[in-house]
Amino acid sequence: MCRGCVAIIAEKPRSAYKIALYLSGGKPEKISVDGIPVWRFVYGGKTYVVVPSAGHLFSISTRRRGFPVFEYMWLPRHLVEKGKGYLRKYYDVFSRILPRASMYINACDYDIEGSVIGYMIIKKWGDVARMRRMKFSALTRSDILRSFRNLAPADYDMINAGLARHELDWLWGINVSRALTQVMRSLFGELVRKALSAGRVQTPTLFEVVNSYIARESFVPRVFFGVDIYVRYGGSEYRLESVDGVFDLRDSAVRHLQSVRSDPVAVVVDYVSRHVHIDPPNPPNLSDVQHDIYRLYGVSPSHTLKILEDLYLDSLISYPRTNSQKYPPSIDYISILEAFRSAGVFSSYIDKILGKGDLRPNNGGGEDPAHPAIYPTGELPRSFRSKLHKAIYEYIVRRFISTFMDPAIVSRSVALFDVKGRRYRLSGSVVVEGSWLNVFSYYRVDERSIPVFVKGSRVPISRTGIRRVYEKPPALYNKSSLLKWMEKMNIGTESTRAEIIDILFKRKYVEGSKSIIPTRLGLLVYHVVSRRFSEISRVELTREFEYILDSIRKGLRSKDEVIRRAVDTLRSVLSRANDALETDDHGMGSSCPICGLPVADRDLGLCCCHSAAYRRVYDVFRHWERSGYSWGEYLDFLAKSRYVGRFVKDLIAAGYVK
DNA sequence: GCAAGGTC
Repeated sequence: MCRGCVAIIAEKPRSAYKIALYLSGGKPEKISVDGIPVWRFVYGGKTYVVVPSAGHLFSISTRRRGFPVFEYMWLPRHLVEKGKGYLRKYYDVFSRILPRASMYINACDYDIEGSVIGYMIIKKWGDVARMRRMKFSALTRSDILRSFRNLAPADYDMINAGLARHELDWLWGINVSRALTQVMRSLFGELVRKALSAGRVQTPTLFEVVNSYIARESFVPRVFFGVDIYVRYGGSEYRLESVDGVFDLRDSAVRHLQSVRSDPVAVVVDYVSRHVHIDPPNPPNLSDVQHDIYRLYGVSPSHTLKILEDLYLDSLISYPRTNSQKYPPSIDYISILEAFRSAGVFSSYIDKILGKGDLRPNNGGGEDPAHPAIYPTGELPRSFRSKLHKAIYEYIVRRFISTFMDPAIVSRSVALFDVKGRRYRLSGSVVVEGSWLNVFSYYRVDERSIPVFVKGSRVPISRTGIRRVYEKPPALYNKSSLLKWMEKMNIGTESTRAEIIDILFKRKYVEGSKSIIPTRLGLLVYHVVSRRFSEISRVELTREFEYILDSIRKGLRSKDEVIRRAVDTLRSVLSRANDALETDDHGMGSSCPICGLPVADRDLGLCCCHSAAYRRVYDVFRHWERSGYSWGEYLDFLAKSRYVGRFVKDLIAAGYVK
């Protein structure tokens, strides 16, 4: 079909089309092979064929069972991974076209994964000696043309960095998972029916969940004292907010209160009212959408991604797995806005946008080398697969339109008072010009108007009071905040984070529909990994990987040497686990008398959860004592406050704290 | 069956 042609390998069908479109000057010939769209065109007298993959077509696999396992090979994914049967067609198409080609251009995304995807395909059916690389940072006409006219030689440093990423993750993940499963079976046989797992990304994430759970459930709040001040003005009463914060000691709060009551007047020291501009939202990346949809509808990040994928495949929105918060002019946002206007969607707002001199989105800081921020294509939906599809699509349309709108204008007023040497504040906000707030209606300004106070005037205090203020317990994670933590730590990628959180649920390491709580199995895995395989529990393992891969990419280290060192480290970690299995001594010691988990604090004879709670109870009492509370009053509070963690309540019930 | 990373 294409003897002697030049084969261009694309990472996915959509980019294959764009590459063919731009290189052909707008008229590539579509030749479908087995239902997979392949594109042909002539350029400078030569025939080119653009063939799409669908991500990785090969993955690492082994025939060996047990651990340690250091022998592996790359095999077609449709043969070795469940649910990947659809990749066979892509595999077959390459097998028919590539052997006849005269040259091979890897035009996958320009990153280490893209280099691996193209390289493995060319290695299988082509000739790597005739392999070239297209280096583009965006799928735009100018970038595609430039990279095509300046074809780079084979990028072996990049390829080797990518191969090393796969191999390191596989070696660590498979070996520690297998070892962990065996150790857990030997310790807690009946609890471990299915295979367990551990990995560079999932295990530090599990540890973060467990650590935050321990912090929450061993929590005891410190107590502070707030003095409430209400003023009466123009027939209404207003509660002032303390600028100087709360009192550490009850005595100081009482003294302040007494002096206020002796002369109940608040003196206005300042009054400012000004217009504040609030910028519209930026173009959203994947996690912006995931967090907002979680906040608005309680939908999990992975479910949101599935729906975005549906909308993408239905041509309603752009590629969703992106980190970019920018709309480049190349996406032709004017035509998209015009499409919505003629369909009568927010027409009057779009009229105003298009009438502006400079039409600019409020771009954010997020960058992505391969894709722009998520936008609606301008194609109009006839129907939706579900109500949620509709809601998420509408969210993207509203966000898209609003990012081109003028800032909203809010009048913000703040009155500052002096009350016996302490500062108090009263503030209000009123929307003056709604602008984008009318379109992106998911965001609201808390409106409240306050009177105008004249500087120097004395306002009568109508009511006062003293109030205990308890320190807030640390929050447990939900799927959205855990995703945020992964982003902050920079572990996982845009497309895998939500999925990896789901793996923790699938393994039954964690549970909960809103807050994520570790299960007993999750806590036991936490203990065993801390004791035996702590290397893989640290976020820093990713940092080390990044550093190593970067030095491979720069040609400073060889892939083989890196893999050899990883194997050496693993060999010693795994042999210790193996020795323990043989002697049946895992060094777990005795069990916590309260919950049965392994003892973490030998002095107290308690697990990590209950020993943390025990120490916190006595530490925090010293704080309460300074405000004159007795041990009895403190215990009373511990028993009934909902701020107090359950590990503390366990200790009271078991008589450890009395 | 175990990872993490691409994408339908």
